[in-house]
Amino acid sequence: MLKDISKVKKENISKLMVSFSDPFRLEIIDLMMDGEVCVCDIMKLTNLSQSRISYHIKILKEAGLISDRQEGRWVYYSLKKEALFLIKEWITSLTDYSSNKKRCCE
Amino acid sequence: MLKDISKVKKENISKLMVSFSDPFRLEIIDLMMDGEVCVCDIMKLTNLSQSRISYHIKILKEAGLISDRQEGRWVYYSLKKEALFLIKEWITSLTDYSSNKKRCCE
DNA sequence: TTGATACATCAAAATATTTTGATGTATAAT
DNA sequence: ATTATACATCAAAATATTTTGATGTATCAA
Repeated sequence: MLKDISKVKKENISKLMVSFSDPFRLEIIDLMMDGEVCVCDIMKLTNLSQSRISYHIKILKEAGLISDRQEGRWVYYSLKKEALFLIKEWITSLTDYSSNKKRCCE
Repeated sequence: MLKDISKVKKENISKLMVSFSDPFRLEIIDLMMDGEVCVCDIMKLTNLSQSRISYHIKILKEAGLISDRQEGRWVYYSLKKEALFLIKEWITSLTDYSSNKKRCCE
């Protein structure tokens, strides 16, 4: 149950879910599934402006979904497995919920 | 990979993710984990106003996350297993991504 | 049939998010 | 030193979401 998950975790989940709630962020996440990407890669592969991409990257980073690695002028971003597993765990707790009760609050 | 999932599915995912992106909706979803709830249950268990709850319920319903069943004056809402599994499937595709490549777009 | 309950819906206001274009900082090449 | 590239950050504008309070509809009980 969600109740088992600590408040901290719940807030993490909430931020991670916000990450997924924007179609452009989903696109960026999609690109990261193939490996590390820099902002310039994303610019080439989508047609989002640089500052727009930076903005969305910031949201993803603050949610703890991605990590960054600088190499000269480039910054490479990639998905953080831990974050993905946290979400998976949460979704699993949802799908495993006991659905046999007819009414919750009698 | 996300690319395997059809555009229709992607749009579903996007809407489902929006469902999860609001803390009050997460609370409502949390309540539904224990079984069916009516708006009046949610009113008792949270202190959200009736119209506010109806608004969020509408979002959840339009995303396909919940189903409703009317019984007299009451409408009971509950989580749809299919939707939960769709999300789980998607998250699994994310966690299973091939992360060994160093760079995506050479 | 009158009144109460459960909920949906609406328009306006409040609030939050996203986009844009400009500017700033660091790195690196000439 | 100067210039170009990669990216972050900022403030303003554009948009979108959420909240509120009022009103509407259906069901039921007296």
